[in-house]
Amino acid sequence: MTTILLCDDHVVVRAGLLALLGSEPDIEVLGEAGSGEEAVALAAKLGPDVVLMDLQLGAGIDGVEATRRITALPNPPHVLVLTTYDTDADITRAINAGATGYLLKAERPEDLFAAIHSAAQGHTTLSPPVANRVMAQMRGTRPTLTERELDILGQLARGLGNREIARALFISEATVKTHLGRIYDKLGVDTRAGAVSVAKEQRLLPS
Amino acid sequence: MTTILLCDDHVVVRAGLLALLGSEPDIEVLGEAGSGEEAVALAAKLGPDVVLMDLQLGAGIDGVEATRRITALPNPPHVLVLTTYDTDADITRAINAGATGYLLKAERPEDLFAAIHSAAQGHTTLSPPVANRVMAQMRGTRPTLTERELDILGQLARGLGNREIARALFISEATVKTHLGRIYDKLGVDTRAGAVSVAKEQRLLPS
DNA sequence: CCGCGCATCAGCCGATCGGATGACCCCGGG
DNA sequence: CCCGGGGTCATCCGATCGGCTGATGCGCGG
Repeated sequence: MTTILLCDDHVVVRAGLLALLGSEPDIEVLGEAGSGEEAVALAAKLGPDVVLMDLQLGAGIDGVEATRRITALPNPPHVLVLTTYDTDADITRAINAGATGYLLKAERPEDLFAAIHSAAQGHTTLSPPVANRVMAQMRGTRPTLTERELDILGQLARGLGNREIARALFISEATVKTHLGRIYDKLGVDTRAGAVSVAKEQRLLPS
Repeated sequence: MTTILLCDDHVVVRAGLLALLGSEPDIEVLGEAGSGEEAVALAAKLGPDVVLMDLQLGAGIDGVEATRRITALPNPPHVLVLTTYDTDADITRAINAGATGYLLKAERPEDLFAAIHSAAQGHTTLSPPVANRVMAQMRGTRPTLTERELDILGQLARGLGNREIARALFISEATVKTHLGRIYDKLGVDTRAGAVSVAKEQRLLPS
């Protein structure tokens, strides 16, 4: 028997997961959360084996932050990310935040069940497209940006200036420029517009 | 009684809709499709009152194209778009393709039921955020870029500077800046990076 | 014929960017 | 224990950008 906590801001998705998981005899859904904050609170209170976590959560903290907080709990559950996108940035951020697995919503139900049971035992499961991207990254095909550089890139794509990026990330403008220089270097460009373009094409950023 | 056809590439979403709609006595789900092509075929075969259509369908034709084909059928059903994003481009494309309504997945179930019944009678229903965007669009700003502006945008995405863009398109630097200003205006940004980002997301540029 | 959208061009100016250089701190591994 | 990577910060400066105002020419439709 594996106990589960659901976290997704969409009612239909939660209902879908409930319906799917309800048909599995050895899976029990302890509760559901519509926001990251709620998920953290319920994870602490209910103590499930696995948390199924969406990354896009609308208002409040996002799935990555929720994952970070949940895995920081005493005796934490395993977090299985279940989302729509296989963007590099999302994948690395989720894994760095402590996620045990990364599944796409398009996955077949049987694979979802299998992944949940694997996750309950701490085993990592990645959807095939995700696994491919991770592999490609291993082979050094594409430039590997650090966590922080991806943060900068994200703000950059919002069209923010250096000062605004600095304020958004609580660092100095000088540091932003340092990171930007390295990003340009890794992406082989020398302007912000070029960086955004390459990042979108390499799927380093959601699009 | 209103008969429905579901179209979404995500199993969990379909299951969720089935579960939700199953609890409604005067709604009957005739079938479900996991791709746009399948949805068109099933719509022709089953003749539902309403098709619930997601816009992002993974492989094959997208929801907009599926909507276009379904509304081109003889005695066509009403298409109610049910998606995650309220971006201008998606909304206008869906409506131009013949969609009767445009709902967000985050909508409350009761609103979904109401929208389905409205759609069955040909009435339009828009989620509040969508309605707001449509209104804003009515009031003047329409993001239609001219050919030339798209040319500029293309060079911009290559990371070129104004002087380089000018030389690439055989015009003066001043003209480039004029176009850029108008592009910023239309896209609602004020930097080149922001313009590239929006353009890629709105699919104004190849990605 | 006149208005209007589109494309073209000019000059000005403050704000911002990009590059270069050097520095400090923390942490984990050899 | 020292090295290196990642993150942080500072200063300087020339190049570029973005906003502004204004102007010309062209084609199309009322």
